[in-house]
Amino acid sequence: MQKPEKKKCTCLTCDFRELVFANLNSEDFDRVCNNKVELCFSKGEMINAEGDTVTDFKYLKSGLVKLFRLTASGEEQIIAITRPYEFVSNTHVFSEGKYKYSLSALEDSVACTINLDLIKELIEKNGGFGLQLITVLSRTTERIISQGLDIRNRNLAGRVAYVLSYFSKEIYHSRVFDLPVSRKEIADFISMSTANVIRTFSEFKRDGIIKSYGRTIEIIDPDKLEVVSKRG
Amino acid sequence: MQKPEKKKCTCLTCDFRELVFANLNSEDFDRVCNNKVELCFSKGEMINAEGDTVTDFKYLKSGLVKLFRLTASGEEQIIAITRPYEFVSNTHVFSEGKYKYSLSALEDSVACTINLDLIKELIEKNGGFGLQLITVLSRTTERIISQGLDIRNRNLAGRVAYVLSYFSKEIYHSRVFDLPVSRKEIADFISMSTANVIRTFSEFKRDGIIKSYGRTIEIIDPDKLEVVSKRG
DNA sequence: CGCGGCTTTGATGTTCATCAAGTAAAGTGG
DNA sequence: CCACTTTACTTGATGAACATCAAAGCCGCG
Repeated sequence: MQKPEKKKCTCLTCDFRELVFANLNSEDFDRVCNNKVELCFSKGEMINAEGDTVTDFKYLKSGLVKLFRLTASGEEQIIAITRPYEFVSNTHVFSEGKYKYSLSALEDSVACTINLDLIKELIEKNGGFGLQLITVLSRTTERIISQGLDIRNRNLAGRVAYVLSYFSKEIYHSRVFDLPVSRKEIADFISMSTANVIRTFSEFKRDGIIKSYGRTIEIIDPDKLEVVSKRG
Repeated sequence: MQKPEKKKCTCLTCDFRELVFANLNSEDFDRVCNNKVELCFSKGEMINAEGDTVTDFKYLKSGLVKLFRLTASGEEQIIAITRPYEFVSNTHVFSEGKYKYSLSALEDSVACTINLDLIKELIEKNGGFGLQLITVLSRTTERIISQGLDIRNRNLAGRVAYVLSYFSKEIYHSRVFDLPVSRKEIADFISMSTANVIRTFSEFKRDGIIKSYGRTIEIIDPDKLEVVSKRG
């Protein structure tokens, strides 16, 4: 599940330069670059764990990650599954000293870490950078909140349809894709039992909404999927 | 439900000065003060509606509010119920041009509005202010996210117990309090049916966990409430 | 090749929504 | 202030949705 070795990756151009660091002058950007540590995580590897002390500001450069916490009964509750650009650090690195959630790689991923104190110093020094960061952070947290509401709102079939539609449209931009998660992880995401998630997959197959071979999913009838997702 | 008249209230000292505006020098604080409009909302009144254009940064000075959105079927889905200090503006005023959620007063409330462009200008000019704002905003959004997860995690009885415990401990700091919301609103908050919320109240009464006369609640057995809240 | 984890399906019981009917409470107009 | 209307609350009965348990097949990995 979790391989401890982390190797440094090469870092040529930072895709986040425009998204997050556009407002930094070249001197400050150099400081960020020099401070930054780029880490590769292989599929299944932990990026950070619930309870760890927050020392870095993290963002995902490539790959796919899941944000989750452990429930009282020891089950994983998945909070978000996100690609780069959208996900920037955890939701609360500025207000809490310890991570409240764990983060692990669903696909091979590259994350950059920058010392949080440096980021704070740069915000204080450069308000434009701070404003941009507020905007980016707020976009991500807003997505997490509204997705949580969307899930709460739906019944079993609606939740499964919603998740499939999310992977298809937001993550893979394709009607055919390989699920990056197990059936159990989908269940942990939508707060339903694994058996019922699988049952719903079977129903969707029977109804000609999807085809699936293992983790490979093809959405045959996106319109019907959308209808089911809108509470059906 | 909704009275259109809004009257200006007197504004002597701003309680938010330390929480949000501590980093502003007196000149900038004066600009905020001059720009700020203080509005009184009576119980039930809308503060802003889903879809309205975001022009102001808002924070609650006193009272109690609910943040909610309308579902596809026209029902209210309540996202958060918060007192002042914790709630600062909506969650996404920096990343979206229009409100995604509505905000209305559960008790008579006073909200301050400041032109959002001024806030942005001050962030750009004063990074310390920006950093403080990030911290405060992130604290609120984090609470909304984790509360959503807490709710998703629980069954009917657990959700009702959780909400009662929330009102008792976080909002009113007392074992006896008047519910600021109807049974239906609790149902809209925890995504359960009104009838079942009421039934659960009755069960809690029968089991000697609470007493209730209308909206007045007394928590008799906080420990048992806690046990039920922890799923079951 | 055998073990363990993931997947699948069926059967069963619990939990929950929905409908219906009635009571209490609260606002509304004369 | 009272009759009227509406809205909130309450409870029971019923069926639908969902969890849980169990058994079996599949697949990857050592």
